[in-house]
Amino acid sequence: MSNDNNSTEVFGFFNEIGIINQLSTAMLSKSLPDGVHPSHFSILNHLVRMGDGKSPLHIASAMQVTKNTMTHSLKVLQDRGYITVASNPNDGRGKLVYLTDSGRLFRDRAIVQVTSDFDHVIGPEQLEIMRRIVDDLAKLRRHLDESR
Amino acid sequence: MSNDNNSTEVFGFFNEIGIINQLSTAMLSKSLPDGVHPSHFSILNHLVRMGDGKSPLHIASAMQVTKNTMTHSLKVLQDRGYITVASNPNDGRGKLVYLTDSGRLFRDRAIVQVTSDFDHVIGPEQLEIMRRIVDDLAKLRRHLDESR
DNA sequence: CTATTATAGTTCGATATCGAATTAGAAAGG
DNA sequence: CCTTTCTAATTCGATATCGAACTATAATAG
Repeated sequence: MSNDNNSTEVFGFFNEIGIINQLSTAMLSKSLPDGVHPSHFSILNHLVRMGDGKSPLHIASAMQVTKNTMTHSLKVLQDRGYITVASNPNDGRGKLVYLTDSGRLFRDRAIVQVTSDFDHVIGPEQLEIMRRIVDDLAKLRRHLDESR
Repeated sequence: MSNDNNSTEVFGFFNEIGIINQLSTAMLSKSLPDGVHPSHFSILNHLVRMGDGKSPLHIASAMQVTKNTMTHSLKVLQDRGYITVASNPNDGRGKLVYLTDSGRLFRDRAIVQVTSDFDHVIGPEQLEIMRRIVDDLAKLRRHLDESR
């Protein structure tokens, strides 16, 4: 059948994606302080960059995880004192997530540490590749996201 | 500092990678029969494509997971009757993994199912993108792998 | 208004994954 | 040989994640 070639290519492509994800996540995990999980760092980073006061569901959607996973992650971040979770005054069902000073501080320090570690691995040639293909990746990501 | 720009780019890049991985894994998971996990399917696929009779450690390295994870995954596949694990006659410490007929059959059927599902999402435009960037991805993957 | 439907979050049980410690066998050095 | 070091695999405890079921509130329809 004619799909054979395509499926091999598609599998191969997603395989590369998976391995790169694995390697980058492992790197990130090693350079994050205090055993903070990459996904938790990602949440803090999202709140700094996009602004806090977002709902758990909104964050879950941005991180591409389920809302029950987000409940768990937010509990961990709350226990560490990096965020606070308040009820949404305009919607009795909802909550709103805010960064604490400690959370911002942790994120800023982590960025420095991680950036320094990544600099030893990501050279000009790798940066070149990233710049060359990031737009294509984003386009692909949007398509996959929309046709879910 | 001048690294600020770079780190933002690097984070953004790995973020796209992570989301695409998440979406593709979720798709794969949904289209796999009998609740088989994508990582387990990936092992079967590897054994078919690269030939079986490989050691758990070899497979773990190819899949980019730890050997303890591989021990667990192989146990699951063994319980399902998709593989057999035998002692390596040339090395008392080692094991060798072989596909069963049932394992091959499952893999072949899964490929058909998954390919059919993916065809509804991956169009010519997406295939175009994949073909365009897969070599760059592979180059990047090799670099990350080597500088671990 | 009341009943139905939809949405936000949580809880529960299961599982994939990891890091660290352990066991067993191989390899190398004195 | 024997000791030390290395390697393959397993075990153990912890955690991130998921799907399904559940609770509570909001929105909508009749």
